[in-house]
Amino acid sequence: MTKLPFSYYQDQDVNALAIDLLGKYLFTAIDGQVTGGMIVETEAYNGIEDKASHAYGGRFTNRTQTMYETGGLSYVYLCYGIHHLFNVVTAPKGIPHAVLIRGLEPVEGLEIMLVRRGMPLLKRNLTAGPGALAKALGIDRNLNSKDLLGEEIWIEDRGVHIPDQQLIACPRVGVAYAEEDALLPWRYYIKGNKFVSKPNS
DNA sequence: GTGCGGATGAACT
DNA sequence: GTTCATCCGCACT
Repeated sequence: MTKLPFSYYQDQDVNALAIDLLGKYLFTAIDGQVTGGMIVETEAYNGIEDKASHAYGGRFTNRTQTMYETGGLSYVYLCYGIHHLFNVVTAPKGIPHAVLIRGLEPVEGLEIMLVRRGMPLLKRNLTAGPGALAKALGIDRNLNSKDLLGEEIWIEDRGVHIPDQQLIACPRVGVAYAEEDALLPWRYYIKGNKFVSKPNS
């Protein structure tokens, strides 16, 4: 188990990173309880040029300042007043790129994740979808702006490689407000994986 | 200070 | 397919 190094997150091509993060492993350790799994679905948010991004047009606020930090930090925010969404901040400091993690195949701490989700049995929706996986991993705004090389939340390379034939690119979910940028094929997922949030689209 | 609406999910019909 | 929970970020006054 090797944590992805600081340099990994400095890449300025946020789409390349969104693709490369498929097959990597995201974990949290909260109150000594380790939970996590393999990333199977991501979306790229391309800084100030992307109308779907919180940082579009260079918008800099208390919330978005994390996105401008150096790659290798977490960006967690509350969506719809209910769901926490987890992103990986990428690119060097000053460039607000981020990758939203939308789907996770559960691997570690299954029982703990089931309790957090209030579910009796493993079903696909335990960790399919950004709000669902954040809840399963115990991610909330306390984990915003954390170092992904730290001890609370981190990402590992376990040597999994996703072949091109299993990689699907399509438009992002829930960004209709982004006008023409809503059509960009910047959502990526592993074809056929059970823990992709919406298999067809 | 006020008002609008969102990078969703689950429970409905 | 439709509804709605639930709260803060953000723009504007």
